[in-house]
Formats: sequence, structure tokens, C-alpha cells
Amino acid sequence: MSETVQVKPRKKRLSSTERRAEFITKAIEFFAEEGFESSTRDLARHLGVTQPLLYRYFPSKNDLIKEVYQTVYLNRWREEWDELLCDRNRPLRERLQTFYEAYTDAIFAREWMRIFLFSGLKGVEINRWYVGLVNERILNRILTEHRFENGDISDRQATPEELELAWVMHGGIFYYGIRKHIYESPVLDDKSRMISDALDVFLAGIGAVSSTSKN
Amino acid sequence: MSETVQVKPRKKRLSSTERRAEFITKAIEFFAEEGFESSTRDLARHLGVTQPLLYRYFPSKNDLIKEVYQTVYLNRWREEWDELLCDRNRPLRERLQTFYEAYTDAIFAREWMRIFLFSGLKGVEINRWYVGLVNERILNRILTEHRFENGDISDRQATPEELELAWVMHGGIFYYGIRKHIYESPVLDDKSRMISDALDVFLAGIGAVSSTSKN
DNA sequence: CTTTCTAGTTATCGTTTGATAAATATCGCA
DNA sequence: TGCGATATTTATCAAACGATAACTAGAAAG
Repeated sequence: MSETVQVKPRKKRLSSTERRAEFITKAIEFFAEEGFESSTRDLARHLGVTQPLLYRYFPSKNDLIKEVYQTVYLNRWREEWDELLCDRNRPLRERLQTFYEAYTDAIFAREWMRIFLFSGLKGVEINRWYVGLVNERILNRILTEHRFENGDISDRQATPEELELAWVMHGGIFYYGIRKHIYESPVLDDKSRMISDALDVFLAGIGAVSSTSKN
Repeated sequence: MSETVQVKPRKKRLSSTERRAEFITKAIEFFAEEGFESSTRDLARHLGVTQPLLYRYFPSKNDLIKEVYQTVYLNRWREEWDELLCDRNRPLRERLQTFYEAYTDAIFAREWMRIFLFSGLKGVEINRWYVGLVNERILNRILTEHRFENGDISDRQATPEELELAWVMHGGIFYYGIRKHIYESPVLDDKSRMISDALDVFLAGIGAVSSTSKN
């Protein structure tokens, strides 16, 4: 008989922190697909290890989930976007196109979208925090920049109606990601075009709305 | 001692089918809040009965969940909306305002929104079916009616770009419900105003987009 | 009042769950 | 090569899970 060589697909042994990071990365994949109620045994199978090993790296399932949240939510926002949105050397339309293309590149990932909604349904704190971030770092800035570009030099706040309209625009773009990654429904391939149209429509409409007072 | 009267809070005994319907109604409340992974014991507690009783009305937990889906999804669409959207005696703008106010009255309910998203994340068939319904009975009709009102008598299909823009509008409105019932974030109180602005913006922009061909 | 039917409860089964302890395998290093 | 440290597995626990069977109560029919 030909000698059967025992193929060991064993990877190089990683340092403790690297292994931990690998576990979190794969836990994100797993929980994004199966939801956070899935069992630690199924998770361990997805990691290719036994279930009790998880408890050497994380004190409890809930602690692991918290780390998943942290990893998914944090470092998603890029500092350069703050400057981009406020860069008055470039026309607002152009800034918004650049921003939304980069932003949706970052968040329109299956894992991020699904974990965002899973955590939203659970009502966890970090989700609410993120909604506040969108409000302040994106929408209010857009409205401020729009007022500036249209010569409104009063430093008034955006009206609730203006803010709502910005949310409708933002939500319309965001819903493209929901349709694609949650509903798994076909969407227009050309994401840039979708963004472009959404922005055209928004910028054309925002002036009319903010200057109109309805009862 | 004053005689302690045994207060029996027992309701009138319902017929089997009525009781069943009551269980489903309360199961919708429960699952909408806690998710479908929650235990039948917690559900029974919410119903004020013991857990095995559930199995007298439903063969299994999964069968109960299916009935919850059916009840929540079905009969949500009103036949009159089909006629409303296609009623060419009224201006499209007015039809859309009436429709979206009624439609959002129907779906912007905490239970519906949450079960819709829970089931969407699980990828159940009925959710995909509903997305198709929105596509055909709302968005494609809106685009057809818009073409008609603007004198485009060719019976061409809507372009993918036009359909996408309709989805962005619809998604923007829908996202108002997500923010309110999933994120539990404050939204503009005046829902009619939100719809009105979203429609103004959409109808102003759709013409420009459909007549523009970008590479 | 007694009988009958069934909505409802109590008791319990086998499985799965999160978690722990003890045993083993494998690496880094002298 | 052999030793100590640590990564990983095997074995196991108590609690919670979906589900079933056997018992009980309470209304309806005679």
C-alpha cells in the first residue's frame, strides 16, 4: 500500500490576541447570518473548534456578542469624511456624491447591514448611538452646508421638516442596502447612479420645502 | 373576619376558533417584541395560560409562527388601493398623497414593522413575496401613471433607473417607520407633511432623471 | 343530578443550551 | 530531547427548551 500521508491542514499557531481577533471576525460572519440567538455550538462548528474553547477567550456568550458589536460598529466612520462634508472649496453636490459612494462602500456589506438590523431590533444601546451619529455627522451637516451654499448666513438650526427630508433622502439610499442584503432582492447594479439620482432629487426638492410653510 | 370573596377574573369562555384567534393576536404582540427565537413558555406567560396548552391549538411552535406570518402579512393590502392608484380622474400627486397616508397608517404599526424585519432577516418566503407586491402594485404603477400623466403614450416599461428612483422614494418613506418603530428614534410628528415633502421631491426629480441618460 | 365532552393543568420526557472542570495535545525554549 | 506553558479537546453539569401523556375542572346535554 502507498503510505497514506496524514494531511494536517493545521494553520500556523497564532498569538493569543490574533486568535481572539480571528474568532471575533468569524463570529461576525456567523451571527450576521444566523442571528444572535444561535447556539455557541453552531458558532464553534463555524470556527472549526470545539464549543468550550470559546470560553477560554470570552467569559460568556454575551461578552462575545458585545465585542462583535464593538468591532462591527466602531472604526466604520472615517475621520476624513468629517472634513469632506465640510470642505467648502468643493461644491456640495460633489461632496455628497463622493461621501455617499464611500459611505455606502463601507456599510453596504452583508455583515454590517444584518448585524445593524439585528441589533436595532434588540434595541441595544450602540444602535441608538449610531442613529445619533448619522443625525449629527451627516444630516445636520448636509443641511448646514446647503444653507451656506445658498447664501443663508443666519446660523439658524435646521427645521424639523428639513431634517426629516434629509432623513428621507438618507433612508432612501440606506434602503437600497436593506433590499440588497436583507431582502436579497435585485437592485440597480449601478450604485453610483442610484446615489446620483437620489442626490439630484433631494437637492432639487430641499429648497422648495424649506422655503414653504405648510399648515 | 370578612368573608374573602374568591375573585375569578375568568373571561367568558370563547369558542375554539375565537380562542385560537386570540392566541394568534397575542402571539403577534409577543413575537414582535421578543423575536421568534423566544420560548413557548414565555409566550404562554404572556397569554396567561400554561405552555402545553399551546399545543392543543397548534401542532408545533413553527406552525404557530407560520400562522403569525399569515395573519400579519395578509389582508394588509386593501383592494381599494389598486383602484385609487389607477384612478386617472384624479391628479397623480393627489392619488399618491392619499395612498401613502393610508398605506403608512396600515404598516407603520410597531408589530407589523418589527415582524416584517424579523421575517426579512430570516429570509422567509412571505417576505420576498411582499417585496414583489410593492414592486408591482405600487412602484411600477406609480411610474406607469406618471408616464401617462406626462403624455408618454408609448407603453414602454419603466427603466431600471426609474424603478430604482421609485424605490428610493418609497424606501425613504418606509425608513420613517423603521426609525420610529425599530430604532425608536424621534421622528417628525407630522407624518402627512413628511409624505408630502417626499412626494414633492420625488415628482420634481423623476422627470429630470428619466429624460437624462448617463453613462 | 349525572354523564359527557373538552379546555386547561400538572408532570415529565428527551434534547439542546450556556458554562465548567479535568484531561490531552502542541508549541516555545533550555 | 525533554520540560514548562498554554492551546485545545473530552466529559459533564444544571437549566431551559419543544413536545407529549395523563390527569382535572367546568360547562353543556340528557
